[in-house]
Amino acid sequence: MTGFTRVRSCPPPMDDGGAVRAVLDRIGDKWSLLVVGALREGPLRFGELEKAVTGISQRMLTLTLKHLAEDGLVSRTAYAEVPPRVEYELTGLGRTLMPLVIALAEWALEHSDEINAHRRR
Amino acid sequence: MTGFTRVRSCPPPMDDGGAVRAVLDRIGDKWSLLVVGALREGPLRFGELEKAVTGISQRMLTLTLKHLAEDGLVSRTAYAEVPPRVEYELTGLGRTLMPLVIALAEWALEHSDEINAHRRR
DNA sequence: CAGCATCCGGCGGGATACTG
DNA sequence: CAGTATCCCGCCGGATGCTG
Repeated sequence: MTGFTRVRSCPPPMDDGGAVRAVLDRIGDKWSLLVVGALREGPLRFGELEKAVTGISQRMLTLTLKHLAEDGLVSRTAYAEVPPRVEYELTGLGRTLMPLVIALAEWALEHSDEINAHRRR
Repeated sequence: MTGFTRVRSCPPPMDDGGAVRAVLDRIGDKWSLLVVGALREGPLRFGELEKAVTGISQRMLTLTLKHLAEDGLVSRTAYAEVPPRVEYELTGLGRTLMPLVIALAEWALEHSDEINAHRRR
């Protein structure tokens, strides 16, 4: 028998610790990163977000914003006016995520052609 | 009345172009990034991946690998042996994604406490 | 060992209508 | 304008069993 059992790499390759999993379950959904990306230049109102994030439904925008607010990534500010006005803005924590969103967007743009070419076959 | 209508930012905040959307639909699913992360140190066999990516079902591992292979992010190599052996490895394209996966994992580890604290309320 | 086939429950998420 | 409520379909994805 060979003397080694598992030499190739460290047994727990990443472990993920659950932390990565937990975060991916959050921001890895269909809309969260798009909404965060839409808020990169400053606060937006509900209706503006609806237009900024193409294709999102009202329901999903509401839920996504609620989740992001619960996680402390965005803040919600309601102004007592008529008609009512509500603005959403990235928190400090949310802003730390921006470089990753930017990087992901750039990667997507840079390699989407290559991916599509592969998928064609 | 105020003279301005929409000064705040450029009308198409991100546009996403669909490219970002397309990529997120791909690698933004529940398992893809975990599988890619598991392959960061070299090729792994099917069974090794199953253990490396905690919680993934056989079905989902199969499907995820198929998708990643279709997109050209991982390569599949079957050795004509008995018992059969199949190894999965990141392609060049797949490796360009690694820095982002690493960054995401680090962000998750670094801020998971803060997020959980927020969610508690 | 690697992996497809099948069944099926849960929920992600769209459409629509209604409220403050 | 900024949501909430409800209905409902699709498919994600887990469990189990079978093949090369």
